[in-house]
Amino acid sequence: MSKLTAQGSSLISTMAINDNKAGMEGLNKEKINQIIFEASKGSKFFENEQKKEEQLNQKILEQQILISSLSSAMLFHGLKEADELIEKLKACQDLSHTIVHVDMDAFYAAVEMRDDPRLKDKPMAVGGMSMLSTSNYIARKYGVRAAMPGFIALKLCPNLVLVEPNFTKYTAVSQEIREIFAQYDPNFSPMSLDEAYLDLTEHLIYRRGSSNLCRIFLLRLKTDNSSIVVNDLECTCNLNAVLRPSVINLEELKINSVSSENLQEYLNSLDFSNFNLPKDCQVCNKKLPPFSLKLYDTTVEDAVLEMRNRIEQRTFLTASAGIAPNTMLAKVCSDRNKPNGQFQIHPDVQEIEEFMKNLPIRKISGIGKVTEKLLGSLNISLCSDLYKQRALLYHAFSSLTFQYFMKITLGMGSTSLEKDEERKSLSTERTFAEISDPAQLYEKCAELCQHLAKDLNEEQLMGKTVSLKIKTISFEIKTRSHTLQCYTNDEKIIFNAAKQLLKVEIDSVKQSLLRLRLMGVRMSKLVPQASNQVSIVSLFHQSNRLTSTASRTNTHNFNIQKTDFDEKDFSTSINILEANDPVLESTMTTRHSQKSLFQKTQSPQKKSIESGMKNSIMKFVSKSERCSDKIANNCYVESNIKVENNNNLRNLDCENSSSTSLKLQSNSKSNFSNAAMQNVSQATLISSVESKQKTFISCPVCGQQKFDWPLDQLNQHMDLCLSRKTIKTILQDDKNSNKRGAVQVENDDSLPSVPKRKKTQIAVDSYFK
DNA sequence: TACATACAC
DNA sequence: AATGGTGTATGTA
Repeated sequence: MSKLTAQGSSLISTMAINDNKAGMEGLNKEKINQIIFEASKGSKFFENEQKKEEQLNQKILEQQILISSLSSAMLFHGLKEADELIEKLKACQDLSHTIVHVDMDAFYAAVEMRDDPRLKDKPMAVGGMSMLSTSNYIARKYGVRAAMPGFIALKLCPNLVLVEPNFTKYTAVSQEIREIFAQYDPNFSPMSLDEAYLDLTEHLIYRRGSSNLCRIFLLRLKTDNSSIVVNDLECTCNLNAVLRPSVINLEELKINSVSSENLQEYLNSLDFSNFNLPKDCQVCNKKLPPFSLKLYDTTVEDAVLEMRNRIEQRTFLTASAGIAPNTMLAKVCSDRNKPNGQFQIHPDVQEIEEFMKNLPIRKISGIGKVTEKLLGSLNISLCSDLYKQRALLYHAFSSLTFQYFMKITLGMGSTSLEKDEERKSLSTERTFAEISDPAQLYEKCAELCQHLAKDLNEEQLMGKTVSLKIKTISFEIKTRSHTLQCYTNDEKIIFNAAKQLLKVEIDSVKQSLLRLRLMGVRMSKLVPQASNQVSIVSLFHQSNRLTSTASRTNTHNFNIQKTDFDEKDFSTSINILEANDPVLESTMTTRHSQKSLFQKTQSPQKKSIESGMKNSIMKFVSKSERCSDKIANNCYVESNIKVENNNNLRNLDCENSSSTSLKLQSNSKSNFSNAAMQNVSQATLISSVESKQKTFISCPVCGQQKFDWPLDQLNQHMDLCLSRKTIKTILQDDKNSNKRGAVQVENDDSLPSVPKRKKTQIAVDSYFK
């Protein structure tokens, strides 16, 4: 392995090919690594990789030192802690879910091969000279794989055909497979265009009670065993959409008279030329292809096989799937029989344990090349080794990472598919031929900011923290960030911040040039632009002791003064606000009931507003909590100063150019939420100060007061306060009930369920009616 | 809050 | 000649 060159450089372990990916088994790794090495050595990229490798080796060394310093007592302690954790984890192991991970085989490459049969028997990859997205299985035999630059791939495989990516096409195919996913789990969780997690638990219950007819699907007859051969004259529409309904409705089918055991045999014996079926597709008018009928069982295996077959019938592409009690295992399983296969781990502790025993840690999602090497230095390469070395791991890693490792050895993972949370950041970055001229660097920065602002506007988002990312021509990456005083998605404000961050970097390399190969800008701390004023008003309205001076200080040009609202008539104030919100306005006119109003206010953005508000509130509260009894007054003064300062900073941040202040005015809504938070914070603080003796925090949402509230309790309480149920209750009960304490936990099951996260719009056809 | 690192796709 | 872009999580200071 330690092949040395004349230059004294050697292969970099983290750069070497790994046989981790499917289709990479049994190839000449030695030779491949040598070619990669020869093609890379001496480049700036390679030098940077070497530097990173050295850093990693240093880290390993430090880790070794730490470990050798552990006394046996400490090791024993680590063992004890590990075993206790393991017991706890085992106690809450949940094997009741059936999670499936579906992954299209060599997706982009497969799409290109499908659409250009000339590629079918050739090694090919999707991407360009600098980077490949994916390769087909023929190319993988040569070591050509995703994330490899095209020019190196060509050295490995001179006959490699490179195909430019066509994302529009991949997105369209993705839409098709997602329609199928949705029929098995409407809440499926897509991870990318080509893969998704599904929770089949519910589906399987329905499935067991379903009639055989629901589980019969059409398969095109294959001449070839590997892939569907498409005849130019034949219809390539979704057979199970255009023809299946007619077939299933056939009088002659009479499957009820056939026993389940003999049904498949019976289906095979049917001759559809005798039946009254259309000869041509109603959609494309082409001839319908010959087909067979396949009956799928009620088991998971058959459910997943059915799904995969339907994907293939629809897209002419194959998928692989993994079935297991949690996402971590399902993901590993989907890789096991790739391509075009599936694998199941049954919900059985023994079986899971057996499976994990010989599983390389690198197969686990979340363990990459660095962690693999780090663990390798502790003689850990299999998942069972994580258990063997648990005493060491306890000391060598953070508590979170340690827990993660212990979960892995036990074969545990997430048993529910996370809800699509609001995005946390949005960014754009570009690699380019070296730029070192400051004017050109600023120009590039401006371009990126324009791009980012456009994206933010399209997503109806505003953010507070602007980050600049730069990569020098020697591949060193730096990020610099600045948090603004107000949320924005204004191009000029973003550029002003990014520009200053860039200036510092340009200035920091005195007497020489900042030579870059990449620049990027990112916006984080995001809030929805169509600010949900119901929630914000509820904050003002309900927050007690909100002084009118405090309200007016920061609202700028917002057209409604919060103090104008009649405290008693909460629903009225909401309506007024809504009528002033262009987004909500349109729904106001068509609104017939409280329900529709409610649904509107529960837009997907709602959640993040809540969490955004809560974060801001909590941040403040935690700050005020830190003020002890004695310095409560000082705290108040400091807070005033801080607000003043913020105003100054805001000017600095936002008034970068002559046109900006004007822009800001038209954008005043954006300031509102921020100003709102400050006011609320101030109000909360005032009440806190007025109480003099203790940190007296009143919930800014419901106004309920608590003495010395522990933060997590307040946090929890605010979750409830900000929840839709509560808001609905306020809407309904506002007039007759004035007691603040009424806003509490409720379990009104009659309420409509929370709309699920916004998923790709999918027409779910009536499967299992 | 700022920054770096690791990771997935 | 040539090694991506987007987003999340986590550790550290």
